[in-house]
Amino acid sequence: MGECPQLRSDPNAVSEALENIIPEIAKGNPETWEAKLSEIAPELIEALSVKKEPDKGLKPLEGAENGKVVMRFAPNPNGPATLGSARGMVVNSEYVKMYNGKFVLRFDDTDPDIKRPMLEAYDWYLDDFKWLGVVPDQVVYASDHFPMYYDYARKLIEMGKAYVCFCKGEDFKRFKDAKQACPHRDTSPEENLMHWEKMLAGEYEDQQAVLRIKTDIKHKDPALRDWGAFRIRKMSHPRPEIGNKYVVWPLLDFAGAIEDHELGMTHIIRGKDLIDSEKRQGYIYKYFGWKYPRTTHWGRVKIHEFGKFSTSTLRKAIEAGEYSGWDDPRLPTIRAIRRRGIQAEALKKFMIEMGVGMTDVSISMESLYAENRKIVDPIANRYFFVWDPVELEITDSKPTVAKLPLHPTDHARGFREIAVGNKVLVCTEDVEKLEVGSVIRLKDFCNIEITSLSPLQAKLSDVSLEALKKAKAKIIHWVPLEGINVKVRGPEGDLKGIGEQGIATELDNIVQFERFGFCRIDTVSEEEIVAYFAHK
RNA sequence: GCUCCGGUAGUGUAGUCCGGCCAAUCAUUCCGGCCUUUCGAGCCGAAGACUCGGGUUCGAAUCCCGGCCGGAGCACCA
Repeated sequence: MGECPQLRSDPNAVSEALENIIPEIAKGNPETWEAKLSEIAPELIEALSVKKEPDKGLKPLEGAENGKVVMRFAPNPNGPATLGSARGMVVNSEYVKMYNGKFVLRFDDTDPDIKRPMLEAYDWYLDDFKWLGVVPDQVVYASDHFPMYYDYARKLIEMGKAYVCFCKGEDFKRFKDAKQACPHRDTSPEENLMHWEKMLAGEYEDQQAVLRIKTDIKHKDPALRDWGAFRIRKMSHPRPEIGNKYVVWPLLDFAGAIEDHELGMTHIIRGKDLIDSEKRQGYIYKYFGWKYPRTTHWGRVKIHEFGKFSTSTLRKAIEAGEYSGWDDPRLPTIRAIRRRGIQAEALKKFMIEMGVGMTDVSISMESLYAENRKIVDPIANRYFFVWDPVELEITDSKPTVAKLPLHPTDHARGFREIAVGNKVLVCTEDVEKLEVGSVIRLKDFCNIEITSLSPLQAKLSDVSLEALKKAKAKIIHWVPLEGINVKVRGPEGDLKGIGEQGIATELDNIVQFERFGFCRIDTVSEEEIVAYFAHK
């Protein structure tokens, strides 16, 4: 009936007809149904094989016109981008790409105190965007725009829409909660202007005065009543070009409101923690007669493996020496997962798959790993890495060169050649359950039969590989005695072992240590290779 | 306390605006099986969900009301 509106004129008759026909149809089977269908309505046969293909990727942006979309990502660079930031980075930039619009990276860096920007972090954001393959059309620093903010503030004061408030924080809260105007609310614009000039001139102390936007002090939502727009903080800004220039700092809702308008934002997508900003900033937009961008919000993201984290708690832990830095593989920063070899494309898919729902999500890194594995499996060369190594002597073998494929299915990639004497190293856990007489396979090398457990010795076995496989014998990996020290750093901590020499040629590449997992080769030196673990 | 928002398989999503193409999509996870000289990949199969209660309607995941649960805001943080 959805397709044939004319049937709706008499729905009772339709359902009655269905009641009668269904038992009859149920007597048949799929084959007779199909035969019958091709008899009475062959054109519908095709429809049977058409699978419902849901829309992949991001849903269309409401009101978006090709070429006219302007969006931004506006972080405070008080630390590096985290997995949480990645959502904003990916979703916003993808939409801009979708509509051939303009993408702005704006640093909302106007708090020198509680969320003080970190000088290095500005570049880290740029770098992470580069990695994502995103080139912002414009990079903006809110801290460059104090004069503009001051201008608009002055206008609002002149319009009687803003006032300098000298209440102590808790006093103002009391007034506000009681829906009462504080004693400063009705000060004349002239007087406010004077106080404002004094604020700017540094004549008031920290916390002594604040500029408020006049909204509706009786509004039923307390979040909207006369919110603060500027405060005094006699501190320097970490950016040298700003330094000690200013003592009056704009708050987020004010700076953001001005910026979004000045930059011509058409759409804003951000976390729902900022959902009230729209209503607060709406007053400014109304006073100036501006049009507010269309907004979309998403819920909180929690990642199973990392639990709750915030930039400030991470910073403390790093400063306390619990982590090696912001790219420690145990951390949920973009820098860390990059270092582990997670591909930008995998992160993008992961974020896009998550969508922009308002519901809070609790997602597992497994999905990210699954995406990454799909990308990395075909391109990663294979190597052997033996952890917890133990020596195994093959008493009757002669020195030889083993030839192993770099990739299990793509042999065109070539081979690795390993010179082996009559001793190899294997993982202790692989030989623990063996007994004398056990026959196993050294992968891509030879079959052996254990002849002694201590010392661990074996002899070449004449059992064929086929027979061995049939018997489901163990196939283990190994390295020659002449291996390189390898340290794998991962979310679960460090693991040391020996790897084959060829790994040294894979600096910066993602490889698979067989039977272990995918790793990115991070550093190579004479004495040690450091690999970062991505996932199994 | 006041205000706002949300609730589809273990997880994440599609569908909700505009009620019938929904016996509800896709992915991941898990479980079987096949294949493979890796514990990787691939292939086949299976399992698994509309928060609850009312109402409107011929018909509700979809609309309305209420409950329950969860989240956010009420900062001189972003």
